[in-house]
Amino acid sequence: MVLQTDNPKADPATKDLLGVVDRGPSLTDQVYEKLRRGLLMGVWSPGEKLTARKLSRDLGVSLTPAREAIMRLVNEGALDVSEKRTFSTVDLNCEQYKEVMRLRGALEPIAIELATPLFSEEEITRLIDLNEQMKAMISEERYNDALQIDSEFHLSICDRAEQPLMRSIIDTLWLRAGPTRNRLSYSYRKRLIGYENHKRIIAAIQLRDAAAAAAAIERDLSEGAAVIVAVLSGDQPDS
Amino acid sequence: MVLQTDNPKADPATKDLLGVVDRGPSLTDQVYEKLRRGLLMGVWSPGEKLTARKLSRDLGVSLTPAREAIMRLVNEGALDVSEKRTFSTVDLNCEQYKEVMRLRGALEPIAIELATPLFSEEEITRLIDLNEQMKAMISEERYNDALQIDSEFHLSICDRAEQPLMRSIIDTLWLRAGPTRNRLSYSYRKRLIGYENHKRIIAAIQLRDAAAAAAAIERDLSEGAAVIVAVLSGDQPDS
DNA sequence: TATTGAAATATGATATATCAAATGACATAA
DNA sequence: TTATGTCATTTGATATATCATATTTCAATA
Repeated sequence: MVLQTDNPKADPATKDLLGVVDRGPSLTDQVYEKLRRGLLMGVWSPGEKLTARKLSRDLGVSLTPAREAIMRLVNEGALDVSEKRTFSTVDLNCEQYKEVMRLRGALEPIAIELATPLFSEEEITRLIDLNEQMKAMISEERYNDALQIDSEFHLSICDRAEQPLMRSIIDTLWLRAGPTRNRLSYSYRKRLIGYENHKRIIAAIQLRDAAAAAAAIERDLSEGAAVIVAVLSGDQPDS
Repeated sequence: MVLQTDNPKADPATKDLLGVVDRGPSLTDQVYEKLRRGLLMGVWSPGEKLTARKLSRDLGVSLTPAREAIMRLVNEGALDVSEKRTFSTVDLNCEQYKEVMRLRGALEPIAIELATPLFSEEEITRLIDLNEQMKAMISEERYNDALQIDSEFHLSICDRAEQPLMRSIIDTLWLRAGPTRNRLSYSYRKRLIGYENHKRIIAAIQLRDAAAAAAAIERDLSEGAAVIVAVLSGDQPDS
């Protein structure tokens, strides 16, 4: 949860000297963060059941923060609630996955267009590093790790656009598709499509060519989506 | 909250005969809905404080559902939480408002493109009706009512696109900007920009020209945003 | 063996209790 | 009058209690 900073008449001198008291994230926030990370990292497979009580026991908190965190994820569409009001991670069908990708395809190009003129050299170097790391993960057949790095690559670009609302929306898109993506990570096997597309993205950023960067990320997204959609629509068995 | 329907081996015959038992929305859902409607209708002015306890007293429920509903809105960015953890409705500054409009500008054209081939004649007639109602409200100087109708016009177009995820994102965009929009409704005074643009949108839909519809809605959005942004950036006093 | 059904258990939804932090009221001192 | 300190009240965060539903277990029965 993002707290707004306020305080009208704070003395800047005192503030500098003593620093600021921070009350730290609430238990709900902490549970939420852990759940979120777990969803992105594939701790739960798509469709797996979750109970607030077990979560609260596992994390050593009471029902309330566990439940609140779960509800928050439900609200973002990262968790499902059944007719009987039980919770589970989402398992996107082909249509739903395509919708997520359509939205990413609408938003990430805008983000990268805004971000392109703002990147520092260090940040560009970091993008290159990330991409090489991803290549390495793929060659080691650590596909889930490769996906993590892919998400870091994309999200750090979105960060640079400095559009907090857009960023939070893109976050929820990743979160929603996370478990499904992870389940299908085998389908990325030996594919370096992402790697080549990322190189194009980086090249465009280096030339400060925002339109080219937007086009490159669109290609990356549509080609990446095509792989997943092929699996989802074909209903192929896992690996 | 959207419940997933499931149930593997239900007998369709019995189900048809007796109908289905529905458990109705939870108290949390009901409070959430009321809050949401209130925000869109300008019950609270931007920046106004809210307490979970007062809300629970007012609505005759316990703290838990009131609090959960508030947290849900906070999560969607429709309510703020201060450093001191008190709740208030959002009051967008110019930059934030522009970000909302940038996102609407990215998403609503996509929605209308998808929707254009799907509209029935009745639905188009309804759009025309809504637009005329809006005109009437403006001429009666009922600007807040006009804004309500404007939102109904846009959201019913988005509905037709049948992209539930996109629709929910667009919803949160409206919700976030709602109080600010309502506060500035005076700035729409005697302006019929929206009315004319809506007519262009409708005409494009009637011709089943998706691209033209998208262009028309983009124009509607950018011109509408310009009015608000002029007020917000000029920091002009109310009315 | 397959089905049923009752009791035990688990679960989500909601209410209530508790506590520390924030706020407000008010009296007193400067 | 204005600033300051004290105390009562309010508030959000969290824990716990309660209740109606679901789910599971398992023995009795067909």
